[in-house]
Amino acid sequence: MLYLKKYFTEGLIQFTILLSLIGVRVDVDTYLSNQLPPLREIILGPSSAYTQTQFHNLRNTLDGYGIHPKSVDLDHFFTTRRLLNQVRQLDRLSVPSTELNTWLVHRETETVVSTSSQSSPSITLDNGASLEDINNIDSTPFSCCHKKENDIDLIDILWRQDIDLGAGREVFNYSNRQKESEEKPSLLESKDRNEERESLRNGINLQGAPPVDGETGESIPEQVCLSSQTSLSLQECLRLLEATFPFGEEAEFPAADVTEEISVSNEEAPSTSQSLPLGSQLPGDEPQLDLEQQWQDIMAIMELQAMEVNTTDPQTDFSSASAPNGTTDANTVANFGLATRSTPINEDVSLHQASIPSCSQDFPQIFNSQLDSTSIPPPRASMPRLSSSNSSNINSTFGATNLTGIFLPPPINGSSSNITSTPTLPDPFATLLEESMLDEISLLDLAMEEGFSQAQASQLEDELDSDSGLSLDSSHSPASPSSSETSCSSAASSSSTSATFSEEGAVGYSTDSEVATAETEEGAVGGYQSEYSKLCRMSYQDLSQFHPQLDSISHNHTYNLPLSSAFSEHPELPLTAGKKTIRDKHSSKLQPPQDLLDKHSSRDERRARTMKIPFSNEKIINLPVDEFNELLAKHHLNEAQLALIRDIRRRGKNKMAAQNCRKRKLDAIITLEQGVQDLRRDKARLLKEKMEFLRSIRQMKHKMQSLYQEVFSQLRDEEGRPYPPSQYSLQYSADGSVLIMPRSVTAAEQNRKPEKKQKDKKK
DNA sequence: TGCCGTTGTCATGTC
DNA sequence: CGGACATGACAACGG
Repeated sequence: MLYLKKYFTEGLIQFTILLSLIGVRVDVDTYLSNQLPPLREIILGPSSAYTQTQFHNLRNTLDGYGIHPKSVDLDHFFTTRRLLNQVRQLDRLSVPSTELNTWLVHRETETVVSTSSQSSPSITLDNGASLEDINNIDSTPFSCCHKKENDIDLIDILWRQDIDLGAGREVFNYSNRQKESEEKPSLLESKDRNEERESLRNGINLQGAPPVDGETGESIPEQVCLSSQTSLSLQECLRLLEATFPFGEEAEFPAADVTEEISVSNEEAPSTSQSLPLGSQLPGDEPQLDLEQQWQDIMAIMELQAMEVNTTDPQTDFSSASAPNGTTDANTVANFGLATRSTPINEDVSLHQASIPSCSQDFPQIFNSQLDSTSIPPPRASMPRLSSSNSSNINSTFGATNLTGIFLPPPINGSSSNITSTPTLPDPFATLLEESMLDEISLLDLAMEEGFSQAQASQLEDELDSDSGLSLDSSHSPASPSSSETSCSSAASSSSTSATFSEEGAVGYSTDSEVATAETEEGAVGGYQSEYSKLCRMSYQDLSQFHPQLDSISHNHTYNLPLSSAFSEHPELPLTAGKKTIRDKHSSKLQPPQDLLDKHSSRDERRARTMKIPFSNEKIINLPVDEFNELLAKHHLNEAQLALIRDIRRRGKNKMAAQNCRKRKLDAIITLEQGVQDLRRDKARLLKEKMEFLRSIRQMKHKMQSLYQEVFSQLRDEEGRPYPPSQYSLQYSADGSVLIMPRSVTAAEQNRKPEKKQKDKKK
């Protein structure tokens, strides 16, 4: 039956899609709103009452049959779950959807080379050739993606994803998919085609399974689903890239941007050679600018990533989704798109150590592996550069500053081609910047080590779950028509078993054996109740019109309790519900065994029926204590019945309380998650601003350096001879004056307190 | 078969 | 003091 149901469902969906493809519009919703329970159940699976989305307040907002019970709260619920998973990844940086797009750029350059080169001159300029080379070198499964078979498979994946609303995740899981194909090869395609596709997949290690980086062993996000539908997305990616790097200078070096983020993200892959094409792409006279640009890019990417956390779309999630099964170690860092790019890119380039030496210094953890595996010189040499750049205090905000230390680190050769042996005065600004830089680095490092892929993978899973929500638990749906009929025709077995339950049920605590017995005898009841209460919930508002007492339920507690008992008391309910009530009352032993799966639904209701409690569990649970006592007084109940009723009330209330408690927890987590996202966004913005400041400072420093050289070269002593730069330096005083001082004095000042020996000329 | 998420339940504390 | 509620903990169950 389950098989048949799934077959029917998928067949219907396929048929609908086919009809829509040939121009015949099929409005499934119309059919679904026609209140044809069997069809509805078949198509939609068990109602949301059977799913685990029973957030009471949501359910109560449903407006009868007109609205599909899953349409609202399921979305909300899965959104909630997605957010919850994001919260669970709070300590990680989210995978930037942008980065996936960037990866797409790489891939598209192969598949849609013309498009790439045309739509993105900025990228092609610097990146086009290298990307080609990189892709040629690329040994990862991605390179296979451009094969024709992969396209077919990719289309097939998308097709099946569209078809099988419930198989979204499995589509991207090779093993699952394989299993699925083995289990029901005849559902969607012929076995031959299945085998063919399988062979294709095996041969190319394609996207069905999360590909693994051959070098690092890291999981590689699948891009398949995206690439097939994103030939258009290339331009969007480029726009995103451009938006990510809004600085004019950076816009000239998109390749550097990409490479930088790659190199960072790939830190954990020691086997990959660290190299960057920066050296050839960037002006050699401004290596520091490269560094800042690159870090700006990183920051910008992070920011954008943070910005897009809230707006993660399924597409984005697909990329992360491929990150399989959460390798939780630092290697997961490389699981997001960037990392996958990094491998090929870094293979033929040599990392920039000349351009971002301080980076290596400041981010020892980040580039640790890189430094170990490459011939990067000791980063110490470049460290002073950063500090000196940071210390470019032209406004003499911090008092007199040694301009030599700032602008002329190597006074020996008298040129600005710095070597870093010159000790520089400890500059407060420099210290601040260094510290902040280190903080940023640590944050980056943390983000890198925490890894993104897991979060996104879980996100994707949730997204796909939302897609598959229609078929949730369909495998054991108790709502099959046949079972319904069977239960309808069954006799009141509960009465026959009432003696068995009269004692234990009164106590309210049932042993497993008792439960098992109950299920054996009454499982059909419970199995059907699930379906039944679902329908009750669907028509809850309507019922309230007939039974005002039900309103108190929504007033008191928003959580939805099974209303089947309430129905059982009111046979005048709508036809469907009435039939269900009758069936419910006349539960049968003849129920199919699969209905026993629902044994946990409303045990108390079964007990109440067994004990012949004359009113519904809803009343028992939700009536105010006064009315509840009145109700008890009205009926003459024995001790067992009273005990059971009290237990039912206690358990019911506690059940609602537990639901509310969990929901509150969830809400709290979501709230915290929002706060974290806001903070992340702020952090990204601040980091970006900081990088802008750093860049600005460096630019000013360069200007000052040039000015310094110009001024120094024009200085002459009394005899008209130029001052040797190795012996003299300019000093910037607090009053804005510039002094030329012997270096010995300057060095002494650095060690002691500055004692302002104004020696020579003032300028 | 073990893991994990969900749900119901109990015990306990608080209001 | 009893009832309602909140919550941690546990077990059962299903995927």
